[in-house]
Amino acid sequence: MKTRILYIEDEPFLARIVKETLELKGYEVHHKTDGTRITELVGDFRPDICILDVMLPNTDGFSLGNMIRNTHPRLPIIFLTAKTQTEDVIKGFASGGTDYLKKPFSMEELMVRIENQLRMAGAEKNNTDNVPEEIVMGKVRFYPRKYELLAADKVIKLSNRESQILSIFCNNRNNTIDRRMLLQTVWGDDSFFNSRNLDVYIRKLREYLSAEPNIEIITLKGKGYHFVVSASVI
Amino acid sequence: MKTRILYIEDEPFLARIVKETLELKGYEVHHKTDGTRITELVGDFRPDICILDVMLPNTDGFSLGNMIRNTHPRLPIIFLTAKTQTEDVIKGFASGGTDYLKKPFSMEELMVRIENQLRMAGAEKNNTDNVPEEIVMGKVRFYPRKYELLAADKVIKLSNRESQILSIFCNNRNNTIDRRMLLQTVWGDDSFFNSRNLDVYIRKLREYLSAEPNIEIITLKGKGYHFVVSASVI
DNA sequence: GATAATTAAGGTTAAATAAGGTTAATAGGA
DNA sequence: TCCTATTAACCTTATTTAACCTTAATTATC
Repeated sequence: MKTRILYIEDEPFLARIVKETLELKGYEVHHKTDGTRITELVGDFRPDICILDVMLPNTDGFSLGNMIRNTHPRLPIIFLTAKTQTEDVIKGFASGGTDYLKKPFSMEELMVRIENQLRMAGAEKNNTDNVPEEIVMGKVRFYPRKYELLAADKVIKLSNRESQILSIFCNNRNNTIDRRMLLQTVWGDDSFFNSRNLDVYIRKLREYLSAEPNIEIITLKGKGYHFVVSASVI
Repeated sequence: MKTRILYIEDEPFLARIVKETLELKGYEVHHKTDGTRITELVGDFRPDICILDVMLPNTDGFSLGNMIRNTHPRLPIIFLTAKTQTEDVIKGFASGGTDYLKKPFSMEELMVRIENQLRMAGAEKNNTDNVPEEIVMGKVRFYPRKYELLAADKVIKLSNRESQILSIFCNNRNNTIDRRMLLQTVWGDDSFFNSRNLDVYIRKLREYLSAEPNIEIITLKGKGYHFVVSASVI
């Protein structure tokens, strides 16, 4: 099966060259000029690697990177950008990037960097995809592919949203999860920023997870959440 | 355990800066000016990542990369070089490199690239791993990862801000903590410099810590604070 | 130089605000 | 119809602000 590349770039001329070159190399390329509904896009197309331009008309590539990283912890992301300042590079890696290439770049350099990223990610890629079968956290087990949670010896069928949010939490265990990022990732736009919808799901997840005292969803008011999983249960 | 870095660089001035900066960040750095017996070196030191200068007096970094790659298929290797031609980059990746940084580079960029490589290789422990599980100060115990304080045999749930400030104090035990630095670190800007907000939190922390008489937050008027933890309780 | 006045820095307390939590009701899709 | 997702109304709490108090450091006066 062909290796799949998701490529977000708004400059049509550059985009065409890159796309054609990549296809010539035997890749399957999905090109978009903007990053609307990126989470669904990634979920549907299931790329092996993402190449994101940073300067985009509506959003910027960095927040796209963040959204992808939230749901796909090990998917390689290469940022392409004219921004050459150190702080931009730092931002790139902080936004989930696994490589950062400064424009203008040569096509050959892009190629070897893509191959390198695929090689690095590839060793354990023989799994169906990068969503794990089972995540064990003490007495609680989460089966993200089956939308099931095993807690207190009971199987709980999770809804789509519940499962999606729990996945993001699991992918960011013992790290700060930014509330805005979470809303962006799950709902994809700004309109939910003052709704209580997310809180309702947090409450449900807390209830499900209450079976395991070593797991806790801690609120960082004004920031987001911290999914604390004690070392003893990992 | 510390993350180990093998660093081959012949320019003494640059080498010193890089080594010191890396050590300050908590890495264990093994620096050599040439790559003789590189395979044994790697075998003995067992680095988590290698940083190789390309232009070396006897061998060149690329062949070192190849040698390392032969015996260690997944060890991250970053090449540092003034060579900026595309063909050199290609050669770098072909020689087993997993990243390629062009000189001159900023120390910050090197840092984030190292962290990125470690993360991708799976060696890196996530953010919270440099946060200790437990800090014992006499009768008081602080669990920064869980946002909990055990004082007078009671568990006190700390808020985000409380925990953040107490962490900073613990990291600077028996040292002067500059008030402006503290405000900057916690709130990130200048706008709180004349607010009483910080003082409110100091008061709360003093109250929590009052259970242990050998701990004290001392005010240095016009300077900041001194978090005094008597030797007897450490 | 000793003492009092002044002032700047920080402490205390309570109230205000903003951010989330909770619960139940409603909408909306297979 | 059943189940999930969303909204609405109301509740709780962390964080910030405001007002006033205390103390250390500085300056003025004797």
